[in-house]
Amino acid sequence: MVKPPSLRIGSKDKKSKAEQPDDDSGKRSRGDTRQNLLDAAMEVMAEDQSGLAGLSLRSVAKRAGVSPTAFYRHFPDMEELGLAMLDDIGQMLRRMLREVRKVGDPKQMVGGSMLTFFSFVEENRAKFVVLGRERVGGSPRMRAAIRNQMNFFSNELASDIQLMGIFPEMSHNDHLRLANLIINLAVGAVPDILDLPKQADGEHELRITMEKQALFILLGAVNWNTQEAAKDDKNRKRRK
Amino acid sequence: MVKPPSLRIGSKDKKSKAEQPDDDSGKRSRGDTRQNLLDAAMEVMAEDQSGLAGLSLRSVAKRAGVSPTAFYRHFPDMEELGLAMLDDIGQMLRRMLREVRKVGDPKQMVGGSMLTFFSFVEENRAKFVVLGRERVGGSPRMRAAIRNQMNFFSNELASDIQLMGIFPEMSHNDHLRLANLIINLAVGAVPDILDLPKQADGEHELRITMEKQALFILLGAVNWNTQEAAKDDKNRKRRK
DNA sequence: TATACCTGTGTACAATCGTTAACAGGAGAC
DNA sequence: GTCTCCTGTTAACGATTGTACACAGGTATA
Repeated sequence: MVKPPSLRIGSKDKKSKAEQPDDDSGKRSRGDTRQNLLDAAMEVMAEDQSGLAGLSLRSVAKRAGVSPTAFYRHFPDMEELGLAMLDDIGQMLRRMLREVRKVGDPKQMVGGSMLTFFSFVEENRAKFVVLGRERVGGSPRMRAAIRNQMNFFSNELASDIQLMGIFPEMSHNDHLRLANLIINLAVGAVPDILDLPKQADGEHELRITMEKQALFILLGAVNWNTQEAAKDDKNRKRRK
Repeated sequence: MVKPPSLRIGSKDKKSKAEQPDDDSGKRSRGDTRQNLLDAAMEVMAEDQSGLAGLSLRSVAKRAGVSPTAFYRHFPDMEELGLAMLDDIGQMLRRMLREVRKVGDPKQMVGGSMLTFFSFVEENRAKFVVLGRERVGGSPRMRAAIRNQMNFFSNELASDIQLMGIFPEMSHNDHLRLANLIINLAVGAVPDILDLPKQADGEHELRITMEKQALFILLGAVNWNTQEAAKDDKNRKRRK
């Protein structure tokens, strides 16, 4: 019988890749296939359950509608393609950050940010799969790169919160920890969002839970100085 | 040159597996090799960056010191082995839970639980790699099984907290959400713990951060009813 | 003892893998 | 025009993959 071991690649070559007629129009191929390879890699990773390491060069090339050897014209390695994927993902994340920042009103901040976050995850599920998967167990360079992205994110969020002056008596480090905690809440929810049962109202429940959990955190931040300053100091002293 | 594509399997066959000369010494193998296969799979997964899907049957067999075809005597499939691995992991988690529960004193609860959690992650890093990796992007059955484990954990923790009666006016659902948030804090930290720079004091910093983040959450829970009940209701109404 | 079963082995095959080599055509520089 | 990159192709290699098949030895049951 000999089952084709796992990959199940074929059936949609160069499908929706060849549009975008304007843009810079530099050299002949304008990095067309390079981007195609990146997209193909993300698609294959998202629908197979492989992860970057289990990703076959040939399957990516085939999905991109290109011969296997053409791969080497653009990347020396699969890992290098992975790092390039992370750049793509980073752009997406910064776009998301920009979107979230538009929500100026503190009243709707929690709910608003949550909404854009949900839609970003659902619109970029392949990228989030890659992100979540390589964060644990990927190659060391990959993990470091992802950690960088997340730190960048935490810093931005911490600065935002601090500039808003909602928790004026909280130290910068504690602002960082608060931001990190919120980010954690978000990335922790990613697997749940990705697996959301289609068209059931699981999304509604999940969103309520996340909003409430955000409130837990923010409520803790509000009461941080008034009750926790002392305990915080005590902890610090006891520990050092 | 033809580099051996990625796996780098060889060089340590039946290394530390064939000891344990006493024990019961029952039948010929008594499920010995089954467990060997499980352990081998976890080792290979942890040190390669492959994930279950990229895990080769032959490499696992070789690592277990057994012929490739012997694999089929114990598992029909790689996925089935993955699910069996999850059982192992589940046992480990329940052991951890039991350990955490021993910390009866609420004062030291946060720090104490954190300590046992850290040591469990460091002593079972292979299992946590598997867990973190398959939670996103693994096969659907795998993901579902992991979600089950985590739900079980959340429920136990929620019951514990509720029985302690620290937040008497909080609903059961909110207890669940609180527990889930705490679990999230823990699993979110796993990648950081796994990548901790050896013998630098990164662990110290990380632990302080986690303790403070736990305090954020608990402090929010303490002030839940007094300030958030109204806002909670408002949210509920607005949303429905 | 004989019979079945369980669990391991070795061999073999087709598929797929990464990678090398030689080649083709189009773009821009001279 | 020619020359030279750049980017793609096809053909081929050796290695490794999952899996099927036949077989061997130990254990338990009759």
